[in-house]
Amino acid sequence: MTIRLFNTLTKTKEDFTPIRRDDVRMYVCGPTVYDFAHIGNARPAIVFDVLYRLLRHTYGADHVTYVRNITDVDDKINARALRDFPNLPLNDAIRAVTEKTEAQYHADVAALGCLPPTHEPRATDHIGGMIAMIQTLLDKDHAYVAQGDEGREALFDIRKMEDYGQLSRRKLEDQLAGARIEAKDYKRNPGDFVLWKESNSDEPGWDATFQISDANREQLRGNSNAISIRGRPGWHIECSVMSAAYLGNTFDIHGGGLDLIFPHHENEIAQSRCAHGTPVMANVWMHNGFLQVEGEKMSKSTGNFFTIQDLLAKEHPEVLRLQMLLTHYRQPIDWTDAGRRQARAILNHWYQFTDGHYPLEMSSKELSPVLDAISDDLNTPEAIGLFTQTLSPMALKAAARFLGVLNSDLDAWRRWRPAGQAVDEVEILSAIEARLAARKGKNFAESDRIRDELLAQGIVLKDGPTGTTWEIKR
RNA sequence: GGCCUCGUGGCGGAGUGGUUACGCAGAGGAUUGCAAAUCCUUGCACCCCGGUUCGAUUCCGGGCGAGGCCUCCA
Repeated sequence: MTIRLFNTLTKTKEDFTPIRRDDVRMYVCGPTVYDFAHIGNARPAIVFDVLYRLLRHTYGADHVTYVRNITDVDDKINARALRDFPNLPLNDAIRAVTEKTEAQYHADVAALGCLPPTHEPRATDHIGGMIAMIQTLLDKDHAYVAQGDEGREALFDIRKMEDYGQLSRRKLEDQLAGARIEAKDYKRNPGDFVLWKESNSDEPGWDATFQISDANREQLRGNSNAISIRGRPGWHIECSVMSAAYLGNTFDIHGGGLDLIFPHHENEIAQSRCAHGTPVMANVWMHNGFLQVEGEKMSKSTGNFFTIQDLLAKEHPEVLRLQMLLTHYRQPIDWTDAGRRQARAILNHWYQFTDGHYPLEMSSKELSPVLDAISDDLNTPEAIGLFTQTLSPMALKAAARFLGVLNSDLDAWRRWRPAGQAVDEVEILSAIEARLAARKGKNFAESDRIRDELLAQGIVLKDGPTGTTWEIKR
């Protein structure tokens, strides 16, 4: 079975061939931990988790390396730290923000059924590597130091790279025509981007000393080729450094959201290829589509902004995961309440259909169409379409679990309720018994009273052929 | 100005060169003290115009319409 993946670099679906079958390597841009993750952040986590599961199935669980970074150095984090912890020293305040946010992110994606990546490096643990890579770029004349508006900056010189713009397919002229980029006269080219930025005394910073060329020294009107800048890394350099640290200079798959194609991934490619002297950084570049809420762009101002926590407080995590997988990862997804109810209805059906059945092995013949669909550029909607049409209960259970849902049993599913809203099961069962006794004695006023009382607590009763069951009203 | 996506029944949402998922809502039935839930059955669609083809909703071209990105952003 061949895995086919849509490669943004070539804009085509390609057969996937790993560089090494015994070590398939994937890097996905992770969160910037300045605020709790919203539902849009969950999409790449879930999409690439499915890919991770597929790769592990295909090449063996021990032959896939998945790296997802944590960006814990960023100006938004600094701003948040100053706002939320004004009385702490800045570095402590930053740590307070990032540790709390990072812990919540891990809890969120774990709840959504995402396997932990092999490595989850933090940017602040790789500052030395970033300084070293910037030095390499300076040495190779792909970068220069300039006096910017708010201090000195090390900048990447995009015109020194022949095929800059390959991923996003944009030409330098187009960007100028768009006039979205404000030309700064200290930059050699308007599109040059920051590698290292000087911090002022009340901003976090790391000491770095760079060796610059004679020409660069003259441009700065300095008298030394060694220049010390206490500063912080630019946004793009961290992914170049961390991917190389764990996956090498060239690896198989690099993923992230559509919006990262430009400038983030374009600039990652520029940095990594120029620093390492390689023709490619990653062979396959994959990008998930955007998420909208009720047809509109999610934004805090319009009130349609949901964190993963907001949704988990009301809905079973498997419903949220299935809702995400019901749309192909490259399509835009409209996150709606109607969609959530649909996902819940489907999952409810699966739980009933598969109740009491053991899952098949994924290698069984009946499941090969499902694996084929998932292998075809992660076509989860098609795979799910097969579930209800063709699969036996055992096969459906296996396939759904492969996608990360249907992990509990019917009983637990029915009784699930959000954390912190646990119910006293003994009390409910005795109430049900009392009601049954009342019904037996044709005392319907009493039996209905008990039912209404439970309903007021959010407990719905169902009289089935095998007795009365209860579940949480949702 | 540049790049890209989409247009399917009342609604949401898959998929396909010929027989068209699934969910909700609707209709009928089973069950039921009533209700809820569940199960069974069922009606309803492929934006417009050309082209390719024996045949297109599906491929190609054009049109119209909707949306996204190009700035921090998953």
